[in-house]
Amino acid sequence: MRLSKYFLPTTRKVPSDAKVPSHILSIRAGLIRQVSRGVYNILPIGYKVIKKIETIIREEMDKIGAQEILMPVIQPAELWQETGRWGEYGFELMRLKDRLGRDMCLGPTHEELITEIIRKEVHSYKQLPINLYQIQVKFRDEIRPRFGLLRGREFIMKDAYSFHATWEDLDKTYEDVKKAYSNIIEKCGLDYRIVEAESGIIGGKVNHEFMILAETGEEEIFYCTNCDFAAKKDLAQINRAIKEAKVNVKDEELIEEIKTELENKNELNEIKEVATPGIKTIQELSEFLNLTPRDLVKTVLVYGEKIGFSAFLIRGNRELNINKVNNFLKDEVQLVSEEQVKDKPYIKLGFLGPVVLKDIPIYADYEIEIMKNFVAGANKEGYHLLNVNPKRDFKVKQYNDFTFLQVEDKCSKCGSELIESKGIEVGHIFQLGTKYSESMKAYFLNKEGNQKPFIMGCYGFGVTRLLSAAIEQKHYENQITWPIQISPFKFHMILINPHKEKLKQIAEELYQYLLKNNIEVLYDDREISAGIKFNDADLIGIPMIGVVGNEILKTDKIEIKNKIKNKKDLILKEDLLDYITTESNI
RNA sequence: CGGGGCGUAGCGCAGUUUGGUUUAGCGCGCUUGCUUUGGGAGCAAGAGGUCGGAGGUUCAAAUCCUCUCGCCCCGACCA
Repeated sequence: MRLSKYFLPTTRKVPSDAKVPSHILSIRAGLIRQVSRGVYNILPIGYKVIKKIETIIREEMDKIGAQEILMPVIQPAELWQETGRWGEYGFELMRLKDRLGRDMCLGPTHEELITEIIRKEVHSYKQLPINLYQIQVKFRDEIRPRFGLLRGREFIMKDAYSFHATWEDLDKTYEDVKKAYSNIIEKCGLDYRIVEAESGIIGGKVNHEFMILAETGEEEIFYCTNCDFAAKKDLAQINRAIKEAKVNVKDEELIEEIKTELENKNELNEIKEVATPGIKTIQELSEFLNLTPRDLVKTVLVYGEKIGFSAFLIRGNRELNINKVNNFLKDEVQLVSEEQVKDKPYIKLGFLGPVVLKDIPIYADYEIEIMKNFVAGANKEGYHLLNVNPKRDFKVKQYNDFTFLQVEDKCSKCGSELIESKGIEVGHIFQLGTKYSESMKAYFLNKEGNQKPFIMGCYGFGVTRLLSAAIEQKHYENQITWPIQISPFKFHMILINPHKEKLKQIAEELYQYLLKNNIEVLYDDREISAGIKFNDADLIGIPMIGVVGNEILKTDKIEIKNKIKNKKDLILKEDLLDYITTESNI
C-alpha cells in the first residue's frame, strides 16, 4: 500500500481526552476515531489488525471443531423474558422498539439466541456435542465506557457456545477452548495468564479469564514465577496447605515459623490490658509496643442489609477482602461508620477487639487459629489487650479465608515467589450447565430415552479489546510496536527523497518486487520531509522499517530498523525478501 | 447514578469574570506558488466559524439568565 493513497490520518498531538497508551496511540496512529461515547469508527489500518486477529481466532476455533455462524445484533425481547434477563440485565441492555412497538434489544451476548436455535433443531444426544461460534458486534451500554476500545459500548467479540449431553463432555470441550484461547493469544505474540473468576450475570459454575499482562490493566492479579498459578487479587486463595506444612516448599524460614506457631499452642499467657493513648493504626501500635504488625490482630466490623453486624479478625499485616466476605456471608457488606454504632457503648472504632463483642458474631481468618498471645483492641477508648487467645478469650463462629493474597505470600500451588501485576481481560470461558436450557426449555433425548436439558458452555473473546491490549503490552514510549503476527503490514518502507529520480526508481522497483512476492508492505512515497516519515513509521508500529536513502545509492543496501529483534541491519536489496520472510516468521 | 469539568475553524486553545474597540483571534493542519529535502522546513498569498442547540434580558450577547443536548475525568459497577 502506498502511504500517499492510504487513508491513515496520524496526529502529532496527544488527544486531550485519552489517558492510557492504547487509547492515545490508537487515535494518533489513525486506527480509530470516536463517534460517540464508547463508540468508534475503525479506520483501514485498525481494521487490518482486527482482521488478522480474527483470522487467528478462526484457525484455532475451527481446529477444535467449532463452526462459525452469524446471529443478528437485534434480538426480540421475548427470548430475554424467557430467561428472565430482560429484567435482570438492567440499563446495560440497549433496548428499543420496532415500528410495530415490539420490544427489541441490541445483543450484549447471545445465549438466548443460540439456545433458541438449538432447541428448535437439535433433539437427540446423537447430534451432540455441538460448538458454534461467531465474530460479531456486541452492544453493552456501559455505565462508564473508557480507554477507547478497551471498554467501549460497541465492540467486536468472538463468542462461542457449546451443547452437551453430559458434564464430562462439556469438560472436554471446555478444555479444548481453553487450549484454543491460549493458542490464539500466543499466536498474537502476547504474554498472558489464565485466572479463575466469578461468573457475574452470565451465570454458571466453573469459569476462567484470560488476562493480557499490561501495566494499565484494570484487573489486579498475582502469578507464580515457577508454575502456572495465577489469580485475581480479590479472589486469590492464600495457601493454607503451606500453613499446615504439608507441602514441600523451599521457604525453610516460613515452615519453621509455622511449626513454632503450631507447637507453642499451649503456652497461653495471662491477658493484660495496656494503655495505648491516641493510638489507632496498626503501624502506630506496633511501633508503640515494639512488635511487628504480624503480632497484632485487626478487628474489622462490617454491616450488611441481610446479615446485620459481623466482626472479622485478620492478622495485622493483612487487609480484609470485602469480596471474600461478601461471598462468605452471601450479602453486600460495608465497613461500619461511627454513626452506625453510636448506640453500642462496647464498640469503639479504632480500638476494636474480639473480647466482649456481645451479640456480634466473630469470624476469623485461618491465620488467627494458630496465633497465640496476640494484641487486639480492648473495645475501650485508649486501650488494647495483650495475650489475647482464641477459644479461651472469645468464640470464633467460623474460620475461613478473608484476606487478600499478598506478594510476600508464596504461590498457593508450588510455594514459589509470586509477582503482582495487572491484567486486561480478553477472554472469559464459562461452564454454564443448564441455566439457559432449563429456563428456555431446550431439551434432548438421551440414550435412555429421557428428556434432558442441554448442558452448555459459553466462551467469549474480545477482539477489539485484544487489539488495545496488544498496544498496551507492547508499546514503547510514543510508539506502537505490533507483534509481527498481527501487524497491519509486515514491512514499512520509507523513501527518503522522492525528488531524487534514481532513488525513487529503486524504491518503486523494490515495492513492486515485494508486492509480487506477497509481502504486505506499507510504502511511504509521500512528498514530505523525512522527519515526518520517520516519526509516523515509529508511531504506526510496524516492527520492520526499511529506509531507502543515500546508503542504497552508494552500497545497494537498505537500512532496516528491526523492532522484532530490537536491532538495526544493513541488507543488500537482493536479500531483502529473504530477510523479511525470515525475520517475520517466528 | 453521585461528584467535578468542558463545548469558539479540521485539531488544540485564547477571548466569557466586568456585554460594545473583533469584520471573533492565535498555533497546528489545509489550498496555491517558489525554495528546501536523512528525524515533524522557509517565504508569500489564500480558504475556512450562524461561538453545541433553543428560548429570554438588552439599543447591543461568544460574553448575562433559563432550559436542553453532547463529551471528558474521578467513584461505585461491569467482559
